[in-house]
Amino acid sequence: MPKIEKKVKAKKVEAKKVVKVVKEKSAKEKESQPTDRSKKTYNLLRGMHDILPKDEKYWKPMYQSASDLASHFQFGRIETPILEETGLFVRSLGKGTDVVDKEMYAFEDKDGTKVCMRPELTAAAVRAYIMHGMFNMPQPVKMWYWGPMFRHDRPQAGRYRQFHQVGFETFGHADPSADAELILVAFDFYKDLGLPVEIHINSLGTPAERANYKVELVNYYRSKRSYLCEECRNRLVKNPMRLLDCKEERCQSVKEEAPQIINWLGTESKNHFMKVLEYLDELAIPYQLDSTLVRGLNYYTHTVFEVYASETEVGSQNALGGGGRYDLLVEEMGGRPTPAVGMALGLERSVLALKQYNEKNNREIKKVPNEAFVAQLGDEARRITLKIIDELRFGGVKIAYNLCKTSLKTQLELADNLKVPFAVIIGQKEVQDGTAIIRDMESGIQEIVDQKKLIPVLKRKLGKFDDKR
RNA sequence: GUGGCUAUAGUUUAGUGGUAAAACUGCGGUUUGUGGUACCGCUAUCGAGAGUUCGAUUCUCUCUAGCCACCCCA
Repeated sequence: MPKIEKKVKAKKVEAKKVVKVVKEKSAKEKESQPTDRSKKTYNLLRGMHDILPKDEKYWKPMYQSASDLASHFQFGRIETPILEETGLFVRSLGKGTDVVDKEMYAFEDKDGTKVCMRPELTAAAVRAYIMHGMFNMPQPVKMWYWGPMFRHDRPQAGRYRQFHQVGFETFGHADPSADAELILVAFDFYKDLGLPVEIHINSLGTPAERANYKVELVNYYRSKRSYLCEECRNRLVKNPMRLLDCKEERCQSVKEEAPQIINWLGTESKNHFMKVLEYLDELAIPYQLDSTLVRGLNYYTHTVFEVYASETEVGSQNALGGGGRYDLLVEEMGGRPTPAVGMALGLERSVLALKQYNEKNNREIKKVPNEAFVAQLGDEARRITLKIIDELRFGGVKIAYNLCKTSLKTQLELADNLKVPFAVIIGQKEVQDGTAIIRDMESGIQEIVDQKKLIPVLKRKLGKFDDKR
């Protein structure tokens, strides 16, 4: 018995060797034959993602809602280039912010110009406002945008290197009503999508007020230095406002008693903030005062806010969007002093939150149902079918079809899967007679109609009126 | 940018030191003009590269990517 085993083993080994030799050969052949590169598949760059047709049901309503809101609240669409001069963002967002220091897709183009793929759009909107002399237009000037932004951050769920934002900016409107208007637009956007959200809001006052507060904050934290976590000791020097964001348990008690910026605002700033809140009360928008809300871009003054999904958590990336007032930025960028407010919403995160919310609540986004399936048999029929499909579009009947399939059986199966109420069948015979069969998918009753009468008959069966009447 | 976890068909998941199994999906078929079934077939260089080994998808290392936390933000 052992002999046999040995033999078998030996044979196996031999066989393996042969295989190996063959493999090696083919490997060498591969190297010498570059034709093999046709087999190479490509992957996405890190942090990049495709938005696939299956998610169209999320993206389309978002765009719909955004553009409806824009036209109702009188925002005009602006589209700016993805590539801008690097300096534009460095100057507007501010050195020392993570976005500028670490996350920009910045490089030199062929003639040595320092360019950068936009990490956000407010700066570009400000640039456009100044460049095109929009301060000579009737104020306020209200603009909205929709498109990809780029930040070279470490990817995570809900955090991509190319992501999409929809945003709204109002220039030349200093009144708190402008702040409230933008928060309302953000709120309505999610209302349209059916996602409950709440607003976190705070005021940063003027730079002077903030500076005073910072001094106070640092003084306070210095006195408690020994209780702080390591991270916070760093923040104390680098970015004191972030101290209030610490999640470390040992810092919580220190945080609770920390001075709040609201108390350091002047009466004017305070009034502005109070009025914004009054608007929100009036609009019945749920909000939370959040004295720790700071936001990472340097240009903000007065009102800042963020939007959170109320009942879902998108990992730690749960801020769906945010914005605030930036009264000094236009002047800083070389324009006339112009008050302004802006807001941007993250679309990938919104989709993520919406998916989670719908799953949790057994909700589904329904597509517009198809009203008929057009099935064809044979070349002749297929040719006519494409024409009929086109006519049905003008007739306003939502149809499904598959010219790829030849058997009627398969096509009816598809129609069945789509739960279409009617099938229109066109075969060789119907082509000759100039007719078509309408099949009621539920009862199986079929009716032969003239091709010319197809649209009105179908519409009547669907309970629609014919436009031509 | 820092730390941790993970990586098998289009998707979700089995599994083993001797080149892999299932479900769903997709495509094709069960005689060519009629559907919800049923049955059959096809579809994986087991993330990439290197090492250990007679032999690795399985062990080790590196890389890459995804996820989680931090950081930051959308």
